[in-house]
Amino acid sequence: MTESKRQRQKAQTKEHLIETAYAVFSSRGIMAARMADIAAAAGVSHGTVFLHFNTQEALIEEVVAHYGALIALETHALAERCGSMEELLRAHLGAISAYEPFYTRLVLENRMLPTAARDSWIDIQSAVSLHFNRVAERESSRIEKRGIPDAMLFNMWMGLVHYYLANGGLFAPEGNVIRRHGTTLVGSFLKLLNG
Amino acid sequence: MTESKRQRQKAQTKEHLIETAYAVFSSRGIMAARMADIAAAAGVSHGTVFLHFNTQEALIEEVVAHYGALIALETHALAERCGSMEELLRAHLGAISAYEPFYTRLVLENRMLPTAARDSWIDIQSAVSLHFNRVAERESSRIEKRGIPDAMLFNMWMGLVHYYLANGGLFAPEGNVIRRHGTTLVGSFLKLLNG
Amino acid sequence: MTESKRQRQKAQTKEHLIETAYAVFSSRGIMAARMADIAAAAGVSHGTVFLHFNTQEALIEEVVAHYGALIALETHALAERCGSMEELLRAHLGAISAYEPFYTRLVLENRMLPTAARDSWIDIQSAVSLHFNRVAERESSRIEKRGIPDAMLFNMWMGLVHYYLANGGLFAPEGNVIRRHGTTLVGSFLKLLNG
Amino acid sequence: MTESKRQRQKAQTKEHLIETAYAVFSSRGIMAARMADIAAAAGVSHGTVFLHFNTQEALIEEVVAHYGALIALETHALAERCGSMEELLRAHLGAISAYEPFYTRLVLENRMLPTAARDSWIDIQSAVSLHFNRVAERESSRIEKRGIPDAMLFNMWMGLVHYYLANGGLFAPEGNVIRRHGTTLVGSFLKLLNG
DNA sequence: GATGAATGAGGCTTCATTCAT
DNA sequence: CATGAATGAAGCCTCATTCAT
Repeated sequence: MTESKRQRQKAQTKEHLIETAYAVFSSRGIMAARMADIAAAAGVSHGTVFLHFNTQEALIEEVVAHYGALIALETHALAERCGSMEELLRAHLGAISAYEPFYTRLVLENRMLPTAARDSWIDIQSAVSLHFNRVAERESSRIEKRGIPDAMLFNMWMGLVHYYLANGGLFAPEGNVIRRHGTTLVGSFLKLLNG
Repeated sequence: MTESKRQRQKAQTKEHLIETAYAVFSSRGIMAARMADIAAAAGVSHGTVFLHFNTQEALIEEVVAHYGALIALETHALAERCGSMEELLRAHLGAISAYEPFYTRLVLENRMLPTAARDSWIDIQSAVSLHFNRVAERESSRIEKRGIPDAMLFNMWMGLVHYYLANGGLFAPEGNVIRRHGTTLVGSFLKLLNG
Repeated sequence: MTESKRQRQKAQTKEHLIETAYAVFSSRGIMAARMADIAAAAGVSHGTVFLHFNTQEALIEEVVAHYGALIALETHALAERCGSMEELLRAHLGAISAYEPFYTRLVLENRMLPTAARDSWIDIQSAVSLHFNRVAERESSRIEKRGIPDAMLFNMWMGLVHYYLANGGLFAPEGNVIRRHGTTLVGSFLKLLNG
Repeated sequence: MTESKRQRQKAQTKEHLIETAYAVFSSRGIMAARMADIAAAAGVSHGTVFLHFNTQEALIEEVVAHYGALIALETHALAERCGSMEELLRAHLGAISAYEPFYTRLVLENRMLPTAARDSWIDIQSAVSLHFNRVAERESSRIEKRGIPDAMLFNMWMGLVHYYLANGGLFAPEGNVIRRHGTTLVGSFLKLLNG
C-alpha cells in the first residue's frame, strides 16, 4: 500500500516532468532546452529529472513519444469519420492546433532527434497519411486530380502546412498560425484540388 | 607582386575555410558544427579559423552570406528569362540543386541563425518570390488559379519543395532529392495549377 | 536538518573557495590568478568554482568584498576608541597586519579590479580616513602641524605604509613588513608630526 | 656602405618601436599591452616587433631600461647642483614629470616585471636616493629631523609621491598629478621637515 | 524517492611566437 | 630587413551526468 502510494507519487512526478518538458521544448526548442531549465520549470531538483529519465535522450524520446501519440490519436479521432477532404483537412489542422508550438518544433528539429523520437514523428505523419489516402480514394471521382498521385497531394498539403508553421514568425507573429490561417489554407488547397 | 602573392594566399585560405565550413555545415548542421571541426576539416590549426573570422557567429554569417548570394544570383540568372511557369519552377530547382544539402540546412535552421544570416536567407526567398510573381502575373490569363492569390501559390510551391528537402532521408536516402524528384514536383504542381 | 546539513556543506565549500582564492590572490596576484589555480588549490574540480561564482569577476568581487569588509570592520573596531594619534596609527597597522599580503595586492591592483571590488577598496580607505580625521582634529592643539591640512597628513601616512608594503621584497623579504617595521613607521611619523 | 645604411635603418626602426611601446605601456599598462597593440601603434607588422625583440619580456626589459636610464639621468642632471632640500624635491618631481604616466605604471607594476626591468626600476630609485642622502646630510644641521634617519625621510617622500601618482584618478583625473600637486607636495613635506 | 553539490569533458576565444615569402 | 599568415597552448565558461545525503 505504502509502496503503491510511492509509485503513484513517482508516476505523478514523471508525468509532471513530461508536461513541463513539453512546455519548455515548445518555447525554447527541443535540442536547445537544458535539463536544468526543465527541472527549474517543473519546480523539482536538477537530479530528479535524472531519476525519471536516465539521459537527456531518454527524456526527449519519452516526451516526443507521449505527445506524438496524443497528436496521432487526436488525428485519428477527428479524422475517423471525415467523409470529405474538406472535413479531413480541417480535422488535421484541428488535431495539430492544440499542439502547434511543439508540433512546429518537431517540423524543424525532427532530423536531429534521437532515433526513437524520429519514429514517433513518423507515426504522426502516418496517421494523417492514412486518412488522407482513405478520403482521397473515396473522393477520387469527385476530385479533379489530373493524374496526380494521392501521395503527392498529401505531400503538397503537408508541405503547405509545415511551411506556414516553420515561417510562423512571418505569418503569425503572435504565434498562432493555424487559428489565423487555417481556413485560408484549407480553402486554397481545395480550390486547387477541385475544378 | 610579393605582396599580392601573400594576399592571394590569405584570400585563398579564407576561401578554403568558407568552402570547408560550407561542407561541414551541409553535413553536420550549421549550429551543430564546431569551430574545431571546421579547422580539422580544412587542415588548418584551430587558431587559424579565428584569424579569418573573429567569432563563430561571423563565420556563419559570412558562409551563409557567400552561398546565399550565390544561390540568389543563380536564381536570378536562371529565372530571368523564364517566360513560363514551368521554366521558372525548373529554374528554381536548378538554382537550388547544386547547393541542396546546405540549402536544406537553411530551411531547417534559418530561425536559429544570427540576424545577418537570417537576412541572407530572406534574400534567397525574395529572389524566388520576385520571379514567381512576375511569371504568375504574366501567365495569369493562361493559368486556372481559381481565385488563389499568387502569394498562396508561391507558398504552396515553396512548401512542397522544402517538404521534400526536409524529408530528404525519406524521399532520397542517397541525398539528392531534387535530381530524383524535381521533374515530378514541377509536373505535379503544374498539373494542379492548370486545368 | 538534512536540508540544513547540505546547505552548510555548500556554504562551507563556498567559504573554502573564498579562503582559497584569498590565499591564491595573495600569493600570485588577483588578476593573475587563474580559475584553475584556485580550483586546484581548493581541491575541487574546475567546474565547482563556477557553481559558486558565475564568473571570474564575481569571484574577485566576492573575495574582495568579504576580506575588504573584514579589514574595514577590524579597522573600525581597533580605531574606535583610539584617543591619540599613536594609538590610531598602531590600530591601523594592526588591522592591516593579518591581511598584509592580500592588502598589498589591493594596493597594487585596485585600479584594474572590477568596479564593485574597487568600491570595496575605497570602503577600506574611508574607514581609516574617518578615524584619522577624527583623531587629528581632537589632537590638533597638541600636534604641530604647521599649517598642513589633515588630508595631507593622511596621505603622507597612507603613502608611507603603502610604500613599505609595495616594496615589501626590499623591506621584509620574509614577507612581513608591518611586523618588522610597524613600530618604526609609527614612531617616525609621530616624530615628524610633533615638535 | 649599403650594410651600414641597413643597420641605420634597423636601428631607427628599433628606436621607433621602443618609443611606441613606451607610449602604449604608458596608456594601457606594461603587462596589459599586447605585442599586436604595439606593432599596430608603431605602424609596423606584427612580426617586425619580434625581429627586434626576441620575446615580449625582452621588449619590456629594453623599454624599461631605456626610459629608466633617461629618468635616472635626468634625475642626476637636475639634482646634481641642488644645494637645498627644496631644490632637490623640485628637481626630483621635475625629472619624473615628463614621464609621469610611464613612471606611474612602474610604480604599480614593477613587482610583476621581468627581473631585468625590476633592476632598472631600482636604479631609478637609487638615483633619487643618492642625491636625497647627500642633501639631507648637508642640511642635517638646518633641518629638524628629530632623530628620523635619512632613509626614513626618503621613504616618506617617495611614499607620498607614489601615493599621489597611484591615486592619480582621484587627485588629478585629467592625468597630470605632478603639475597639479607638485608644489603642494614639496611645500607640505618641507613644512613637516622644518620647524 | 528526492535533492543539489560536485564533476569534467568539451566548446569558444586570445595572443605570444614562428616561419615562409 | 620586413611581413603577416599560421600556430597552439592556455584561459574562461557550460552543461549533462553522478552520487552522497
